[in-house]
Amino acid sequence: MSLRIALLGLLTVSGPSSGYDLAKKFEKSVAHVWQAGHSQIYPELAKMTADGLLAVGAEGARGRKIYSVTPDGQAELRRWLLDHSPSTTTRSETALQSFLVPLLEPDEAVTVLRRMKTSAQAHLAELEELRAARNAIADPAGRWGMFGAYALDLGIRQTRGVMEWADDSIADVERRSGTA
Amino acid sequence: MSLRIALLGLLTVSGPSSGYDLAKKFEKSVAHVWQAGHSQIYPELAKMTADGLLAVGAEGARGRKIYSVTPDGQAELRRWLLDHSPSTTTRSETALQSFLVPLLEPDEAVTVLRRMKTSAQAHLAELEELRAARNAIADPAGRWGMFGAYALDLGIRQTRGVMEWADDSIADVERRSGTA
DNA sequence: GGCATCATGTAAAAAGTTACATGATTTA
DNA sequence: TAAATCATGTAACTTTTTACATGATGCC
Repeated sequence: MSLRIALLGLLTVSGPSSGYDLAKKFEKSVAHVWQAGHSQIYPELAKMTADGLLAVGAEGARGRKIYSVTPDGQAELRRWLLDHSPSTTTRSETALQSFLVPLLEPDEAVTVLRRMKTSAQAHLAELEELRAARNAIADPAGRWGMFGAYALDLGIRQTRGVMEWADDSIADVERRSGTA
Repeated sequence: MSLRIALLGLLTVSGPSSGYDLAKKFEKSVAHVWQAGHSQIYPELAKMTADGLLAVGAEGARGRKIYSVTPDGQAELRRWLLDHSPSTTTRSETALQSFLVPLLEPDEAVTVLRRMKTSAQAHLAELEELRAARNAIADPAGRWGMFGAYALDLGIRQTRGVMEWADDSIADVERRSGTA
């Protein structure tokens, strides 16, 4: 379901686009909340067309297929946003590592936690770059000017949160082991 | 891979257990970082045994199979914790909704954001209850006393972060639409 | 002509979800 | 003895990942 919804949203904001375009845009925007490669996107677009959520316009150069959202598609997207309460469940390798880290010796645990902090820092840099790129283009007062913006903000806050948590956890491990 | 690792960790801390026990413990502890039902756990335990990571002890009452971690299993877990840097990618329906929410009218967006805050609040309550239950049993100075504790702390912080973000986003939507 | 990139797909495998199925034991 | 819960599994389906496959167009 979620992949459909992400595609409907992207297509709504971008206007009629090809699968290739959507795959590119996916990478550069939705990717920090949902991931999908072209091998998942192409078949899904076909299914969505079969289900009446999308329509294929004229085939462009090089056999490009230009998809656009039908009224049924618009309704589907609206319904999901308004009626569907999203599951709060997370599935995160980082969280799993943080769960298991007490199985290691204190010095090893500290190494692992430091690595997590470093990778959070790198992730933060990416998100902030994304935000800078967004701010350079989008007009926040425009029709869909805030599309993606709240999610980016959330991502940045969460990532900063991971960094703070890592610092505090490192300090805790050191205090407990008397290595401080 | 991650399911294996979660099972290895749980089995290390619990000591020899049956699939049924592990499924129960999964629900009550690892579940907030990784989810799996018994229909995924039973076959995975069988595969892990075939791969030499687990050993089956005597079959207990009612045909219970008691699994324990082999040295190979211990090594596998250690290796994953020490050498594997986890992907930072998130896949979250909540984040996807937050991404798409600007497609709605301001008042609708506010409704959706409020619902997210409410569900974060409920989730926070669950996590805090889990922590209370943990604190009542576990000795934080014991061998694996902090098993799961850092992850719980992270989850609680992240969930509080979502609540703050929701408040700020609601305020932002209202300010932009002049509904404040 | 060769290389990059545009553009679309399929196939196979792994992971995850939901539903079905069955039998043993405890407790009320 | 009926209901709850213990205990294990399989089957069907959906979703995701990784790899394979192919042809067109533009640029050097």
